[in-house]
Amino acid sequence: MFVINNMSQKPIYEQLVEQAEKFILTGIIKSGDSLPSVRNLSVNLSVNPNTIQKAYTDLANRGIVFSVPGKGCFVSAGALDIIKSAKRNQISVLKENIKQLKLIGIEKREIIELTEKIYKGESSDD
Amino acid sequence: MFVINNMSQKPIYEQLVEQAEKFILTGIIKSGDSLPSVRNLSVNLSVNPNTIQKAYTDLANRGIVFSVPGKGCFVSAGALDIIKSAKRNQISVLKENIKQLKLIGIEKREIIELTEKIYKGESSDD
Amino acid sequence: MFVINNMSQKPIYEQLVEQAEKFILTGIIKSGDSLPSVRNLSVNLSVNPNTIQKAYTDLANRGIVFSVPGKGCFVSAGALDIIKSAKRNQISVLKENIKQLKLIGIEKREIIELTEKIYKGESSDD
Amino acid sequence: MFVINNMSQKPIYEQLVEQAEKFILTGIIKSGDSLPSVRNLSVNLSVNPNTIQKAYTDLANRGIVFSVPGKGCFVSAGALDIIKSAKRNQISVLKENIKQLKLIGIEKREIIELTEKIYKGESSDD
DNA sequence: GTGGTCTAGACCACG
DNA sequence: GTGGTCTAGACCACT
Repeated sequence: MFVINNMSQKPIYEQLVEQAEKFILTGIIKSGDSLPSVRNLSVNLSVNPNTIQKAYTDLANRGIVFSVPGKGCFVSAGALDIIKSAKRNQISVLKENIKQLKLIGIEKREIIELTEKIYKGESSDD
Repeated sequence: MFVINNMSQKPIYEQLVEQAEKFILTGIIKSGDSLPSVRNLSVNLSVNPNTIQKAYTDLANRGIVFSVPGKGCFVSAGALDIIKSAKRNQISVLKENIKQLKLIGIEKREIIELTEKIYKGESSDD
Repeated sequence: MFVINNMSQKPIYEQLVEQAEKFILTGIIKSGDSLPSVRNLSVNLSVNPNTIQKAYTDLANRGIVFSVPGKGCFVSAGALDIIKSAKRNQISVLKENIKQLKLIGIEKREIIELTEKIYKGESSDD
Repeated sequence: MFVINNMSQKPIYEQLVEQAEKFILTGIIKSGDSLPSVRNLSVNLSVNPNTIQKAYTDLANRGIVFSVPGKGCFVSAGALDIIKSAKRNQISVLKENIKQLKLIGIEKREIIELTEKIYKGESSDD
């Protein structure tokens, strides 16, 4: 389920957090479902347990998961909403992004076409 | 001219590089123009000279400026083109961005409207 | 492994870069191998960590190595090719060099003999 | 006669020294001839007089020219020999150069052909 | 432990 | 005055 890219610039724990969010967002994991155990995931990904722990802690701090000692780590009820509202600020990133593209002479048309394409097609996973 | 934001997550030297690029992109600084001297900028921004130096070195490594010891740091002839082609990959960033917004339920319409707005209005600086 | 010459005119970080390239070129270090840690090398050579860092950053900027924060600095897959193509321009340096030698009256024969010698013998390190 | 390249990495005074040497080596300037006056050259090249002075001092220190206060700067009798013997160490540079070319896989043949070409043809000025 | 960024202060070569 | 290199020592994020 989880995959990590050691060559990536992104810290591993961040890759894990983002993937968890994506899984929840796309419905692959639902409220109440459990996440893989730290030990288990640690072995499967050949990643230091601390790193997994950090990712889980991060998700827990934001209320997306809650961990029950001795049992595991579960997706909370409001997880989906929390993630969605957290990602709202992506819009300002998009804004900055588009501004830059305008600056280097990218046509408005190109951006709109790209948008249309993404919303139409079933965008394949990266 | 240059402004730095100490609260930003972005390293200072990176902020400087991006601003220099923006100035060149918008024509505020042109080929042949000189950038502020390392020391001068250092005191104006209350930033260590080494940090300024790093920014300038970065720009020089990419061929955007060339620095002449004892004289100063100047915008190279092909600066504009270099920056533009370097920023081309921003499109893939945009793509990823839009995918995420789609995922959290943002309407296509919203994105297109935002695009229209940016391309119409003279977007004020953030 | 690495050695620095404090009397040399060449900056230390440049000496390090060149040695790293040489090690990769001669196969002493291969793709995927890790370079010595910044701190480790720093103490071994009695050189400031920043200086080592600069050398590594330089190599990273050119795609010869990639550094993973918290893990180390590794030789990239295409390192060998990058170095080779970068050194191609050495030919024009050679050209200028030979021109000068011609000017001061060095015989063509001498240069050819030198070339033969280098290509035959396993040239010992300087 | 003298030309300087402001974009060059080489310091101006060094460019001047090298050109003077070249002029003497090729017989354009001979022993006893006078070099342009500091003031004169300074104006013609739009270069700081200090920079010209530094070049001349450098040549004088090496016995290639001698300056007569109030009269000018003249090429000494042994100038040619001094320059030639000074450039002898170019051979070790050449050696290092060829070693590197061997390392990146350049054929011996290529180097020899280049040498032949330079020694045969009247190499045009760079 | 690792790399990355920054500060403070120094020295050098160049113009 | 300019840029370039280096040292010393600090702090941060990541594993």
